[in-house]
Amino acid sequence: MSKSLLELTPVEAVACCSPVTREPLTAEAAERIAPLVKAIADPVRLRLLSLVASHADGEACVCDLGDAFDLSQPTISHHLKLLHEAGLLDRDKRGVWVYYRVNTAALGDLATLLGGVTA
Amino acid sequence: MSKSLLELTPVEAVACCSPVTREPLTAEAAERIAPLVKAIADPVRLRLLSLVASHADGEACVCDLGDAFDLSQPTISHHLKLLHEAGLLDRDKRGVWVYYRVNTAALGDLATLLGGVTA
DNA sequence: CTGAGACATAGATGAACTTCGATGTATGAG
DNA sequence: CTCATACATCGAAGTTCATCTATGTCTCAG
Repeated sequence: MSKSLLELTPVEAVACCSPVTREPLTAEAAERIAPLVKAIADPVRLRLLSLVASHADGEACVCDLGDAFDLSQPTISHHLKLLHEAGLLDRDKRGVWVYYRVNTAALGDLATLLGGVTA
Repeated sequence: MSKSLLELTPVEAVACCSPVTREPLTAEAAERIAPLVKAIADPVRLRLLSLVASHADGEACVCDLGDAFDLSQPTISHHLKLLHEAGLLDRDKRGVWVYYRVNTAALGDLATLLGGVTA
């Protein structure tokens, strides 16, 4: 979190904003938030996120994830990259393996933003 | 809510499922949920949702919404249709005007699903 | 009935996205 | 050093998506 305000990640940008239902989103805010939502707007990425989150120790290596899908390894790698770039998954390379972990704060921010009702 | 289990709307399907972070989503669940997320994975639709939600009386007619965007009327109509089909906006035609209202339960379900952390 | 206004639908176009096979990179074993 | 393994990157192919213009439908006023 050593970034200036001008280089906020999507996740950080979301965290600062009011829930969608309270006041109109500015065009700029919507442009920052949409990519984050888009990152989870895919069945494969939803399952990847879910698999990582519910995995033992809260992390999973790519080798564990690929088996659940009928997709090629590069495709899984691609989806993991998108989730990582959105700030929803953290990467940790240990030896030959790469472990992914859910950024729970990011998911929470997103949920809060959408659920102005329940917040 | 007079539908059988086999003709659930996306919104109803979401409402029945566990948060993403608790247990792995099945492929089928992910396929049902993703379209709902995709419906709000666009800056224009995020703003539309936000505009309707924060409008006086909780509803807004199309004529109120179009002015906020630099887009053609059919494009706005298209986005409203997607949000309506996803179950996030309710329609009500009164005379010549069509009023949209946010389905807060649907938004809440979505937020709950994503925010397994905060739920 | 006729015309105008509000909104939806239809078809077309260009951009973005998902997926793949092929290839590249890095780590560790022998 | 050499090779196998784990994962990422790189185009390419097919599909989906956002947007537009043109047109259709519905409602009300006159």
